[in-house]
Amino acid sequence: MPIKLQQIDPCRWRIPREGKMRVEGLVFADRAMIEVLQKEQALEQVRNVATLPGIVGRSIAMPDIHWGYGFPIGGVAAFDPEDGGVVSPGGVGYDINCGVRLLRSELEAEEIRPHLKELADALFRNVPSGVGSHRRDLSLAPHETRKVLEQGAAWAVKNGFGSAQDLDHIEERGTIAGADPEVVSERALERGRNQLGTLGSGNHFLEVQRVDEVLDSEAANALGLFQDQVTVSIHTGSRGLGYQVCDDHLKMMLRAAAKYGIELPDRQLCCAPLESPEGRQYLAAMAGAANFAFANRQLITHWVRETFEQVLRTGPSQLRMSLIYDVCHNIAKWETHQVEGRARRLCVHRKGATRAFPPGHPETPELYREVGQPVLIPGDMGRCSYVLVGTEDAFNETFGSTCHGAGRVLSRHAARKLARRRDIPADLAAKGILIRAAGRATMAEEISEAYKDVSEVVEVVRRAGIGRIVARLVPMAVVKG
DNA sequence: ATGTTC
Repeated sequence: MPIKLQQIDPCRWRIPREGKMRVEGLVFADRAMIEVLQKEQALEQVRNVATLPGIVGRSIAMPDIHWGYGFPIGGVAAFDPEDGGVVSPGGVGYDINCGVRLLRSELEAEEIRPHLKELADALFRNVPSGVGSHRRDLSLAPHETRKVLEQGAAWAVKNGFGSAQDLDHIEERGTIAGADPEVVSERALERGRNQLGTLGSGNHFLEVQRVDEVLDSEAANALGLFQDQVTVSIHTGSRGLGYQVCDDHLKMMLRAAAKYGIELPDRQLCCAPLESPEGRQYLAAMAGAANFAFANRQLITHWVRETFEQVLRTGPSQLRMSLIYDVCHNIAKWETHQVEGRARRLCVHRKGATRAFPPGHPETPELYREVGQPVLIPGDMGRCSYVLVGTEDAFNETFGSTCHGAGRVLSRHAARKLARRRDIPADLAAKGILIRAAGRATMAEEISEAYKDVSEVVEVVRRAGIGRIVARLVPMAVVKG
């Protein structure tokens, strides 16, 4: 049966409250996207999330929404601890603190074009990618892994990877408070031991990009972006460690949901009250995994800078590869939001959704205070990515959130089938894009046709006012799993 | 996403 939807405006749709829903659903999408969504399970998942205890406001879906584990990918849901609100591993996802960071440079695209092949090879060599990728030059002792979980990106900086200024430009300054390594299993710690500084697989990537178009010069200036500039994007998460934390806690949450008498429309929504031991324990373990991911992106940044210096035979002062921003898109976090005129401390779940705080917010870095928090939206490897900034409307309507990417339209299997007879590197080369990938299968799963056009996704976000578009980036060289 | 089913 199709989901009942009421159109609010060209880019907003309401899923009215019915049955066991505690709040209504709100979907950001244009008509064409809605027609596709009507045939899928993702909107049913938006409705399921709306039944969970303590949900506040609305169960929200971004224009890149698609089916996920329990909660949809592209979903935002906030819970109030004072109203029995819950935390759910499915509302964060298996890749805890999957996120994106963007580095700027003082280089123009034409300056690196002659070195691009060498640069791609060196990046591919210096940043391990692929399923199970690990580093031989960095295997942490157990007590050191625990420090990473507690300190996140700050651990990396303390150990010589990057600078203190980097930390100013990371969501939560690269350290989620309340991480407790003691509630992370030995197995999770073991899986993470030699995976720090690796890319992983799937949609994770490392890209050398060119600023293709500046769409808002005021905001671009504030972010230090200019036409034809070389930028680098890093998209990865917490690797096997985060996966294991999620898996461990899903099992615990299934028992907890029964113990606290929480009725689940789908077992994959298993959860526990925020103020229960199980809920606190998950949040402490999740924060540890999130910090591991921040450290991971910080270490990769170090090797990216080093690689650029080696290949271009120059130094850091010439390249000025500073960090524009690093933002999470799979996380549950304590944040203060206005609800019905009252400031409330809520646990905001963003699963495939990006924090997008407005100008003037205390969490928005000093340098961007006037324009808002940078929001990094990766597209697929054959098209483009976008830089946005957060808006006041997003803060008021979506708990300060916006979309996170293009969103899949083909399953991995369907994408592989479509790519079967294709020469993917040659297709990308025809567009001027160089690719280095650990395996052909992942490359096939990641072809452009597997994704929605990210330009259409950010256009919905712009029209709805939950993001301001700053610049479009196009890939020059891509490193994939 | 994931030592892609301990």
